Amino acid sequence: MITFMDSKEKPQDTERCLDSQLWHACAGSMIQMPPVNSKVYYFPQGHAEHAADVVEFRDRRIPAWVPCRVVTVKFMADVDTDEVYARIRLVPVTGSGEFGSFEDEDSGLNRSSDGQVGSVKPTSFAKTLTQSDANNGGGFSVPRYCAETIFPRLDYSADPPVQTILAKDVHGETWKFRHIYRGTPRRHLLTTGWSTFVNHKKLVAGDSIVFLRAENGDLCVGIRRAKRGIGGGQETTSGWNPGGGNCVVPYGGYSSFIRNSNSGGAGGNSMEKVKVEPGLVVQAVKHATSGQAFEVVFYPRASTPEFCVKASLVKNAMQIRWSPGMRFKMPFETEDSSRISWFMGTISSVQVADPIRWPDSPWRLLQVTWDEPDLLQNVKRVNPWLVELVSTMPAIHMSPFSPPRKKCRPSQHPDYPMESQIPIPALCGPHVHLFGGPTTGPFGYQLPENLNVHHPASMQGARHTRYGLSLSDIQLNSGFYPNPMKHSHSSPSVNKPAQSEPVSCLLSIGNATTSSKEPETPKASRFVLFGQPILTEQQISQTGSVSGLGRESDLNLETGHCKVFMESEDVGRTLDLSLLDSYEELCGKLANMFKTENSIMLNRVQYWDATGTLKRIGDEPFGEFTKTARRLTILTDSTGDNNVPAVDS
Amino acid sequence: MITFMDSKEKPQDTERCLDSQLWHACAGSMIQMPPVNSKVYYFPQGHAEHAADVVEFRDRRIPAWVPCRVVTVKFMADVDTDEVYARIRLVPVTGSGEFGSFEDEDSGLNRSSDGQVGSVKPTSFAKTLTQSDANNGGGFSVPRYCAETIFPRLDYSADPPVQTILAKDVHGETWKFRHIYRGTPRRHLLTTGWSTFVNHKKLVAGDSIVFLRAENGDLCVGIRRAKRGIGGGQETTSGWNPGGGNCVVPYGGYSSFIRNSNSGGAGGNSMEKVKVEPGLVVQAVKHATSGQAFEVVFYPRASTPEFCVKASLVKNAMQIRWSPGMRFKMPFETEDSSRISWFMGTISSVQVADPIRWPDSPWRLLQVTWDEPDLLQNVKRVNPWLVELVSTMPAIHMSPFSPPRKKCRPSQHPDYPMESQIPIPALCGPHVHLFGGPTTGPFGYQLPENLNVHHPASMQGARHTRYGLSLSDIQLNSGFYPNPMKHSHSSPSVNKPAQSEPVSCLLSIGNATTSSKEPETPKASRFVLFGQPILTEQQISQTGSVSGLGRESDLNLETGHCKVFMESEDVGRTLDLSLLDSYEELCGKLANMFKTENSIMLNRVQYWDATGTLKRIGDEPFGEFTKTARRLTILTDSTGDNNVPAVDS
DNA sequence: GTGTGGGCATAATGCCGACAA
DNA sequence: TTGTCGGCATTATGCCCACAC
Repeated sequence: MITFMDSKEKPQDTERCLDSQLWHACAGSMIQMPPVNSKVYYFPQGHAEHAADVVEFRDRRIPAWVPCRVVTVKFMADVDTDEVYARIRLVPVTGSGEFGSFEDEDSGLNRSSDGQVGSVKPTSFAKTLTQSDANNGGGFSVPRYCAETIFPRLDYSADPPVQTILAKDVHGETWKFRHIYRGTPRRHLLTTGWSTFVNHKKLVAGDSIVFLRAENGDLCVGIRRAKRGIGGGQETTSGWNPGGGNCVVPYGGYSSFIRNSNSGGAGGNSMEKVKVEPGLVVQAVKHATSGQAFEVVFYPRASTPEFCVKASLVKNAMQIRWSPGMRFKMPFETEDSSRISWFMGTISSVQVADPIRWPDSPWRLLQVTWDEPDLLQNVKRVNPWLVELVSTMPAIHMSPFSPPRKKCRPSQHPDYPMESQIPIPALCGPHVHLFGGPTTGPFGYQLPENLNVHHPASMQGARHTRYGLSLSDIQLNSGFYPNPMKHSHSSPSVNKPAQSEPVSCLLSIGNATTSSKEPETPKASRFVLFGQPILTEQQISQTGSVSGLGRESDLNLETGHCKVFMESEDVGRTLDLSLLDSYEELCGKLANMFKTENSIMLNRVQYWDATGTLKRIGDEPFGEFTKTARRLTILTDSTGDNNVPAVDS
Repeated sequence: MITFMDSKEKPQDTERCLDSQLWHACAGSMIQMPPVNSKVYYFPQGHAEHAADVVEFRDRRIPAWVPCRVVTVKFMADVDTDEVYARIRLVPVTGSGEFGSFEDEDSGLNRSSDGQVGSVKPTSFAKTLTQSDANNGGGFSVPRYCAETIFPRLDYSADPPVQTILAKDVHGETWKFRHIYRGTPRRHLLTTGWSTFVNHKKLVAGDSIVFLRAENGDLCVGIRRAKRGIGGGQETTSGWNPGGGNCVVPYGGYSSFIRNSNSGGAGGNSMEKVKVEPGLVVQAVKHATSGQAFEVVFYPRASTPEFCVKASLVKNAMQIRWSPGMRFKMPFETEDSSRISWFMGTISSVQVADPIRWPDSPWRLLQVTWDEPDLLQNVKRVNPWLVELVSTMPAIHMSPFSPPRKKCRPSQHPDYPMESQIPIPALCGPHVHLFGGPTTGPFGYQLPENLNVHHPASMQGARHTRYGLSLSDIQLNSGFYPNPMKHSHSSPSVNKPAQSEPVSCLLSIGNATTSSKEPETPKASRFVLFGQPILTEQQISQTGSVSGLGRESDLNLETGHCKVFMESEDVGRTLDLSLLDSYEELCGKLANMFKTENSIMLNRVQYWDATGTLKRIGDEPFGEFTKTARRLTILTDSTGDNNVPAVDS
């Protein structure tokens, strides 16, 4: 037996489960584990992608999905690397009678897997280690926000204020740090104990540390290792796509340690554990198809999507009649995995990914093109339940930047000229639903026929790729993305699609008010993006919610508002734009900062209408520039005009 | 596909092969790799034992052996641990026509796998690290022999004599050490660079370091990690023995780092790489049986016997008509893996190990009992080609200590009273030779019927164990073995079997002459073992060769000589017996020394006949006491009387 | 607000002969 | 011959402030 744990308990499986909140803090905000007892669809295809190597199934008839009930979810962490993973025990839900009820149950509920309904996000804070933090200098510069909201209260009356803080890691081991508030200007530091921690965990600059205050008050500490570059890294081909094999996706491996994990058995290493063994996948599928309970291991930081997906999510997604041309957005973790970015895209075709083995599978059903193709060039196929349609929202897709006619005529899309009206290959033929016939299957979708489908050049040869959940997985070596509008911000209308309306935005940068002090009045100098091609239609996300700060409704959005999208799990380095007044200056500044930074927070983003009047909405939002895209995701409602009442901050 | 490398080249398999001499120095003197192009038998059973976990074969019909030709042998080393392993590429030799020639070829040749015929053993030296060597003190005490024969010549005219030595490790990485000759009294030391090496390689006291002077003059350095104790370690059951499962053999794992390697995929770690993945075994067998070339990985320091065995060896072994009662000796590596010890045993039964799956397999065909059962209690079944018969040598087995009648009536053996004349189970039934019928199979052996077989108590329940090649694998925690003859060396004849003749031996200990200086005249005081039960029949090995010093014929052995068996790869700590003159004193001395030593060299062993006259044979042989057995293996020819001409040293 | 570098106190490392086994 | 110990020189660590950005 190939180390597969079946229903018999293995006595030595005494690994400890860790606090689910710490686990989630380490896993990242993208990860939502299915609750115990909830219904999920288990996708063998996705499980196979999650494996360390290509999985070869012996059986020819493997269902594309297996409806299951979650028996247990164990939150685990790798003993060596602290890498978090989950052990999910599933029991297949069999019988056609149960099937309908299976689909209907549990939709809409939003419990997390620790059983809490709508529990408050615990106070956690992540920081990417700087050179100084990771150096042998031995100190850690604690961002004020972290020290004041996560760490135990410090008695500032002492001189200097010092305390010893204890933090439990994922294994329950306690680490002791000296927390001191000193220096001019005053700042929070961890000194004694820090370098021991860094050495023991083998942290380097770029890795992230997560501090979390658990509900019982305990301070916890987790780590998220940076995804090192792809140079010399492993190449992974899909195997399950008959036409595939030479389309390579860099995934987050620790390439500096990578060596061959071929037949030697000497391959693989302790730093490279974000994959499961192929044999386990085969075994899991065997059990799943024979109705036996089984266990899967899921590494949330592996660059493959979850393969145990909440049933309601899948069901809802498959009730949509997906068709090419549809506009959607999809969340990704930012490269430094501290925040989430939404990317806009268009469905180019709807076809099963592997029509030979899984002709009825919704897995990676959607072939997409991105508004920012450079960044997501390796993400070609996505799961329907991971995207959020935006084009079908009536009030939204009528924005002046995306006239409705474009939805129906995607071939006019400026990025995709009328070159490729290729008929859909025959692969998209009849569906075989293994669990009941086509009418009783859980998914009501039908593959479209005779559609105008975009076939980007890269689709030739039916190549297939994995896709990642994190930007750093997708394009690790992307530099500062060549700016298509470097030329002439003095002639803003040049090279602009006719239907793109000018958009202006003021980024007024001041002091963040996460500090307990009263914020200073921002030096509200203006940086005008007006007319810059960066705000072409493709670069403007058109809807979204402002996470962490409140809901749309709280922000008193009005017609014509532009707002900078933001997601703030922690606070990165701030770029003060107050002294800038040209786009070139901004670019130079950013390029310089991005030598050391992965992302930059634009604090106190403010909104500006076309008249140039300052308007501020909400309380201390953060804008975000990502290194790779130099992208400013703009959320806007879409009635067309930018004339909004001037509101000063 | 489960990471199995088939005939297609994997482009990223760019792992470097290392110098075969360094590889062999690290692998230990027991390991003899089959030469390229030679014929071997591949034993799936043995390969399965070599796996990290129990291997479950899907096929019901797996041949017990597959004749193969060695295509390539790559000498590799683990990137993390420096553990050496070999990648052996085999191509099955199929076709019954070829079969006869396969058997007949290549027997008798003794080429090593690097293609050299009878190449001189390269100068290498192994030392087990002391506490001081491994401590952070930062220095390494270089044994004089090593410094003078392995290291580059040191200029003694300088004061102090210093040089920088460069040593390449198994990966070709060069390490720099400062070699100095200083202190009072003068000694060789490695200082600067040593602690870096120790830290980087994570060496601890008990690990061994191997220095080797390659043929091109380069100095090389390898490591052999100590087999840490069994406490908390993994238990491994055989799986392939239907009745087995609860007989546990400690094998050399780094138990202090061990964790579960169950379904999580998070198990296993970089320090625990002396096993191959079960899936690879399955794949290898699949290829082997379908006639395709395949590759196996062999870890010489794993505690399982080689499963690619030189064809001539197997063939020769299987031409012997094995039967219970036969006496044999078998080599094992000493606990500190610096030398080889031969152990004596008796075949208790001849029966296939797994009659269900491999009814015709010679693998572990011999069930044995040992003269020193305490030490080898877990070694119950051995491969015929690994033992050397001693009872069939006519002049030998007639020794006064082993009268010939005992061979035929082993039940009279003092250790095995007439308790267990159990008939052989039906398992030993007809053989199925998959490769040709019973008459065309490569092995002419027949399983014996109706024999008087010893069934030691431990055999009840048909338990099965692995066996190890190294003493430390077999009984890691054995202390100083209780001495059966502690009582009365003043009454030498007490408790002695009637047929045991007194044997005397003088151990005359002086200065070893590995130094370049002229050896001092040994203080040849005498230690008389005469009449001690330590020399009962079971404790006397009866034949053998003196490795490293010359062959039997070179030693001018004469009738009645006793000689102390020895094998010296390096020089351990010396016990000066010159001041001892009682057995008790020796025992006390040994017990004391064994608190820190694993084995003790008895330098300048000399031979003594029954008259008490000194006789010295050969040039500076070394005697050996092993910690666990307090055993003095005595080789003797066996015409019965000990009256030999007195020859002084 | 926080990253980085230099100064400096302190701790760890590692080289040494002295002993002893 | 070589393992271990205490002494002591040298190096490394890590805490601190000053000064950016």
